[in-house]
Amino acid sequence: MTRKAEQKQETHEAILASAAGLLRKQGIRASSVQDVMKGAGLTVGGFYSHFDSKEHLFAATIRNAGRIMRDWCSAALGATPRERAASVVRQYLSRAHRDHPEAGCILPSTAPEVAREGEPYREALEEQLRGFITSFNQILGKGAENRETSVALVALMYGALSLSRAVEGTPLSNELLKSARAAAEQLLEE
Amino acid sequence: MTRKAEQKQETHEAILASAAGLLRKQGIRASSVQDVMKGAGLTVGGFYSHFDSKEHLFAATIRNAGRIMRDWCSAALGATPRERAASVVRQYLSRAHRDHPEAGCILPSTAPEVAREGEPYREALEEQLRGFITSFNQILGKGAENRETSVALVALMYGALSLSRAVEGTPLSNELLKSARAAAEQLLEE
DNA sequence: TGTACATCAGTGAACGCGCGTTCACTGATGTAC
DNA sequence: TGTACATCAGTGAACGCGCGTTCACTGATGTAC
Repeated sequence: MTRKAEQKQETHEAILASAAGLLRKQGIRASSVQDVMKGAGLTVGGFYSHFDSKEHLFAATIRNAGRIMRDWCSAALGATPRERAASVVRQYLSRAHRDHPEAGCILPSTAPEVAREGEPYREALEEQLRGFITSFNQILGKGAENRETSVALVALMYGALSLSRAVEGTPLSNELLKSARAAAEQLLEE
Repeated sequence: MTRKAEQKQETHEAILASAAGLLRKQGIRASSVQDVMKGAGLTVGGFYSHFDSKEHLFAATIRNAGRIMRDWCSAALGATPRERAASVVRQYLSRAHRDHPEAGCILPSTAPEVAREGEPYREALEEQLRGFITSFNQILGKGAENRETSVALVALMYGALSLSRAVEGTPLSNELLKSARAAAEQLLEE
């Protein structure tokens, strides 16, 4: 690969990285192509030699986004499966995750828009959600009962974090995280 | 009140009703003033003699939106508190609710945008979320333990429904509802 | 009751703005001889 | 190795479009005498 081509690929990845941060912070619609390019240290015009459209960019960004949750799951510490699962839950439902969306799960920023806009992103998002559930479930071990618990816990984590962000700054925000952590532990008990 | 003033108030309520439906289906940003007015059988120009701005309209719409969830809670049927709570959960996590956002809870469409845009709507949404939690908690009866369960169940319901809508059309969509219903019953057991 | 004027809810066209996208251009990098 | 040309990643200005908002206007409703 020539140096020119290498630099282009670096730029390509810088655009994806910028889009990944903006997506998590603001969602798709509120993230303009201009902002994405500015975040990569570039101007708008060059965008279309990297991606066919904004839609293609964010579909690719969603497809790349699962790594964070998979890493959280595979790096979970604890003596038993239940403890490792509980530690993932605690990390997901932490104030740090609530306060730094740009470094966290894409679901909170992306799921609502995909629920409306539908087709262009649905498949990509479903794959990420599936992957997250599977990663989490691998900690608990196979079995229909465990699978059900994993699905519900992902929904609970996502729900509590999203609501917690919506009412950030009020006492309810911390209460949501705390109550969801307690409920998760209850679900993991038996 | 003169007939003219009566008609104006009817129009005012028609605008709010149109906004309420659009808000639940599309959220704030994607609901244009033009669409809201069209939904009320009017043209754009008249809007500003009813509301100061789009922001004022949707703040008012959110403040009106809690009634649906309060009605669901107070109309819940069942022999015991747990059964009544379980019936609210089943209704919230039903396919009917998933498939008809315009007649359901505002949280799924509104919470994500409020998490980002912040101030203008946060207070109004927090009030609705608080009200929903309180209504649900009144079914279970007072007590710190119950309160914690109520908060977690609201987060779980919201989370599962939102994700279910995001992957609508895939098997995962129904699985989310079903697994969350099972987990909710487990949380209500003891 | 009838008439002449005032009010004002709603219309429709216009505005400035930010958006996604296009395109002629530039200058550094790469290639051919 | 040196020179002349080709390529192409990135620039910056422009486009058409939908948005929130404004405003002169209209005609039905309300008021005064």
